[in-house]
Amino acid sequence: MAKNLKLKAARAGHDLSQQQLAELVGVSRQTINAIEKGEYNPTIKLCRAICRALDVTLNDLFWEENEE
Amino acid sequence: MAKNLKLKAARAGHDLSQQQLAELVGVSRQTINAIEKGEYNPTIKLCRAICRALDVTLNDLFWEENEE
DNA sequence: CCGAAATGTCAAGTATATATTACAAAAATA
DNA sequence: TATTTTTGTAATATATACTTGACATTTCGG
Repeated sequence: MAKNLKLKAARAGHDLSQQQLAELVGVSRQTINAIEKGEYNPTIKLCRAICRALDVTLNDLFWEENEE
Repeated sequence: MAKNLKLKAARAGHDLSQQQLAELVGVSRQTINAIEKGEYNPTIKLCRAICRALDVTLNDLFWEENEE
């Protein structure tokens, strides 16, 4: 999987550390880290929680127009 | 989790059975069934594959503007 | 009505998302 | 520079997404 730089950027835009975002959405810091690094494949529920915390939608952070 | 009626509708709109959609996205029929029934929480990767197969985006099928 | 296709559902197994603990390295800040 | 905060990463453990196989029920075309 590819790095999620959009997530990283949106988080930075809200001035949140991985730790703080993790607390907001109720997962561990390592989980946020792994998602940003593209090391895994979160569930839709977690994606939604992240998007709500950052005031964006799924398409903003998790959709690529052209991907295989 | 709530039933995913938008998915059911989009699938119907493409005249695909659960089985056919499952084959298109590479999962079992039971998995598609469970997602439509709201019995679990698919991964973002599977959500993307489903959206591509049905020519819609994540927001179309997996985003709710106002949710808990 | 009859048969086939589609859907719902259950049980047992496998793969993987996520947690926890811990430590090192990098980046920010005093 | 010294100190703190943030990030990267690894190992072990647990919860759950997903599979396979099987059967019952519903839906739909002949």
